[in-house]
Amino acid sequence: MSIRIYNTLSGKKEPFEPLQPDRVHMYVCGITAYDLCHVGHARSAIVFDVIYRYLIHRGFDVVFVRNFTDIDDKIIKRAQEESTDPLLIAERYIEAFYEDMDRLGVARPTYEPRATQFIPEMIALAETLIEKEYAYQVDGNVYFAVEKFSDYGKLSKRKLDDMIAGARVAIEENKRNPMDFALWKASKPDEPAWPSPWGQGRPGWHIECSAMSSKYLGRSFDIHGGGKDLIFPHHENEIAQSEAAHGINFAKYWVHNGFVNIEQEKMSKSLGNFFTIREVLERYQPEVLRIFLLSSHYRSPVDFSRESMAEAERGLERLYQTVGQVEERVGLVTEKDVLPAGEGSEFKELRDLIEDASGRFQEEMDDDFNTAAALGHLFELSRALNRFQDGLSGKPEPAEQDLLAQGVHRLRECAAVLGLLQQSPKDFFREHNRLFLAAMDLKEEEVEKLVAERTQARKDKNWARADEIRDTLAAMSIILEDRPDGTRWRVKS
RNA sequence: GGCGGCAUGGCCAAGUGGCUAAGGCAACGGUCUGCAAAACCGUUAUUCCCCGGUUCGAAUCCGGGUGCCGCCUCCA
Repeated sequence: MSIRIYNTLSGKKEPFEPLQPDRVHMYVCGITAYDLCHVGHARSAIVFDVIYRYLIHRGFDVVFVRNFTDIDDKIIKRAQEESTDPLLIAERYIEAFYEDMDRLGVARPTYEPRATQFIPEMIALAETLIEKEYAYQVDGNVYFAVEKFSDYGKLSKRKLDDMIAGARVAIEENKRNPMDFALWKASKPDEPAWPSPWGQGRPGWHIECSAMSSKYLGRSFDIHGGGKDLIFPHHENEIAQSEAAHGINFAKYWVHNGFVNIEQEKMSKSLGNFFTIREVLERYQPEVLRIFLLSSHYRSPVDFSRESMAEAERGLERLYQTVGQVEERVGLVTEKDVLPAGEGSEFKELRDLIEDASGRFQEEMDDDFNTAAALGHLFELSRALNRFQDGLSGKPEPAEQDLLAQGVHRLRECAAVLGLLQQSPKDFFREHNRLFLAAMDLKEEEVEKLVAERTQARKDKNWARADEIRDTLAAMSIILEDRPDGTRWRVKS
């Protein structure tokens, strides 16, 4: 069984065959650093983080490049508003991006180049395109002539004529064709500028990705990704520039993630209906956002809401609950990889399930990174582990302990590819409680005090008082669990 | 206007020609419990937006319709 990937270019799932066996070169468009990132950015980052992790998990040697756009109109605008330097604005938001990504557990790519570090390469690329007559210069601007590139529109599947007819943007006089796009822009007096053969100026948006990808990954590489909104014009233009300049196919597989919606509408800066990552992390743990986003297929839209996050959170709690129960019973889990032999149908049932778990997980992930289906198998394994524990009477046999330990080990191993179950259950629930108490403006000591009082009441067999306290706590969304070793409390999601 | 996508139980969500339509959340019943919670067991879609067609057989393919969304302007 091999990996299959949906390729935007062909509109189909295709078997994944990298250009070099065992090695994957992938490029994902990163952010324009002019503001804080929102959940939409988080989705893209997490989706490609999972793809990256999974390819490594499958044994590929992966070179992963994700860029920062650190010079562009929006950054300049922001700098002017704050009377500061555009590069400082970019620096600030790149820092913020790193903070957010680290909290979300998004692994660092192999290389994270910035556009301004590749000005000479971009100028060289523009020069090549002019030489090959794919581009022309007007008053210090360089434009790519889309008509010269016969494949223009092959990614977004549109025809040049249709686009011109439907164009909603004012036509720039300098351009020969309204769809032509800038490779190099002459700079205005107060803007950042670099010297070039066409005078002082700065690069256009699209050319940075062409320049940087070829630098790190070669002129032809395996996977190019980004949000669906980048298909046109950004990725279409990258293809045009790169293939026109180099004369060979640019990226082999084009992978695009769907949007995060708010009430069925795309979350975006311009609509103003966005939540920043840090806003969300004030209320929810990073893994909650991850499991929420990974519960749908990466290409489908996903609706972000309080309810859907709470639902995802309860699912994650369920998994942590299982891990916690097992670890309490059998201690910290071993990493032995041999499943124990044992008697009984229940033992065999669980053993088989554990044995198959990784394979099933892999089958789903191989099928265009179907994280939702893969998660389904993790829940099945979780339930099987709970069921097995329920069936135990008294102290488990060594083989049974070992089986449980192996089960949790396997569960966590798969979950790690999704960046889930990375905490100890204790820490997870502690943080969960902390966040919710903070949101409800409650103090942990108050809760502890009531719980202690109830424990005393229970000792005295004063059930009426005990239940009264439990009701009081329930009204504060605090749920109690009386266990052999004492009462625990947690906040209801 | 052009192009693309989506429609599956109360909600979320896998499934793209054929075993009993995954899984999660919610609800209800049971086991457990002082009572609960957690956990487990069971129940909740003879049916996949509607109408036709292809096929021995379709949620899955084709045609038409309805509804929603996205891109075509910066956007993950």
